[in-house]
Amino acid sequence: MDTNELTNLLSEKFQFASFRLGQEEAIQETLKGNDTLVLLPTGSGKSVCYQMAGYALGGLTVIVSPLLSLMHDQVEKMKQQGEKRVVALNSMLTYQEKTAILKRLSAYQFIFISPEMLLQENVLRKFRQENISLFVIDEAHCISQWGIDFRPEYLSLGTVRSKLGFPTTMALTATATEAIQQDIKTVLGMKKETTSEIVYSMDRPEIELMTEICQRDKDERIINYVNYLQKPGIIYFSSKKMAQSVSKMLKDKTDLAVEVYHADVPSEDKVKIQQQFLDDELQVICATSAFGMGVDKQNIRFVIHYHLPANPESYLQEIGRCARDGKASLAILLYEPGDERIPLYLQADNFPSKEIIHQIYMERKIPHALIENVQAQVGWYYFSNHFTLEEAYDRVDQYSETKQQQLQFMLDFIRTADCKRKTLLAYFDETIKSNSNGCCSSCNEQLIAHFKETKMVKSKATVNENWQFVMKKLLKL
DNA sequence: CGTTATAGTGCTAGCACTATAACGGTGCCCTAGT
Repeated sequence: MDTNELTNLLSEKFQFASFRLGQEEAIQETLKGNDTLVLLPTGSGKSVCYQMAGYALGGLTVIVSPLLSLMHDQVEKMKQQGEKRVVALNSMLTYQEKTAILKRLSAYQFIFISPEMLLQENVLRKFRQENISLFVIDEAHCISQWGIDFRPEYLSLGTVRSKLGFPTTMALTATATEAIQQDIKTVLGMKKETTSEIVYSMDRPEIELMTEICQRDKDERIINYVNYLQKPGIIYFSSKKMAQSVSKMLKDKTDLAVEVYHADVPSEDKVKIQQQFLDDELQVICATSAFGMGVDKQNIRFVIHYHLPANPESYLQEIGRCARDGKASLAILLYEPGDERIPLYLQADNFPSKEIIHQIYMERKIPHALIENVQAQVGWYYFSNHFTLEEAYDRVDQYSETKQQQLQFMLDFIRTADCKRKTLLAYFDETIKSNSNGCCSSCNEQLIAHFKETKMVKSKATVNENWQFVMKKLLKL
């Protein structure tokens, strides 16, 4: 299909006049029958890539998606665009609905599915009977990020692909280092000769980066920031408890509409809160990493990290949720010495010790006492995939070393006087020129001055007093 | 690992101190099949 035909199809299906960076290239590679690994920055229209490729190819497109809510949103969006032959196949359906869909897979052009569902034997059998034109892995970094210790089914997608007869595959993500790209290709069994990589800069120049070292004054700073900055915004936490308590504090001490979002929030509330946020009824969300994947909101103006993210990938994903409309937005990372404890702990928590691995290899099964243990599952994965004991040990060492380096990178990133953007992108093997204005808190010490809320925000007297003091300090007045 | 919450100790019988325990993230899927 030539550029004209594709562009016509784009305007017919999406009412867009032209492609954005990288999209057409990704589609063309797919049409040639190549597998593609598509790396485009957050918010750059990755779903257009696979949907357009699906339309251009015709036949059945299967999209592996990590979250029920994400599938739901994509299906709704496609239905709004007039697509009738689209469905999400997951546990939200009744048994009857599920079997009805499985009986008539070919009635659909786009099927969204979780890796867990796709791996079920009766489900996979049905798909094997179909001719799959395009196999899509959305948010493909999940393979690397979640695969081993959280959602192991992600690691079996390569097996699935081979059982499906190696359909043309498109894997998309916004954040992947060279190593993670390799990991994705290896897990999916994408061969060098037939795989194209569409890699564009992961930079989001409209997001200005700021880091701050705090001394027991985060709450005060947060209050001042949320009052001062243009909204809406997201505040990320590494603990549910802190998300909860800061949310409460903000409700008490500001006049803003604030809600909390984490894994323990009942799912009806999650849906409601996310919708309210999308509809601009909430100004601030206090969230853990549970919030955000697939949240495609144009006007998010800031992302504050109350705690430090465990790795640059998560950081880039999370800050990438702002500024989708292309307008200047601010990412603030607050750090207090000692904050690295939480990621350190969490990292240690779900990876097996050598003792556990040894025990599994000796007993050739998961010891009964460890049957519920995540760490033991990881050990079992090594054993059942025929890793030698030494290889399993190596993996564990490698894993913990990587985690260590990622955390160390974040600490260096916070402290460096060098350009933050340059530093962050260097981690993703990118070289950029720093931009002295509106780039980061190293390049411009008065960064925050651009972001003042233009409307007067009513705030309580105590807040104002503190705020003037902190602002003077920040702006070195 | 280090902070915070709770329980326990001891003379100041209600408060100050110390010892111990708990906490710290992400989500699919599961009833019924040829």
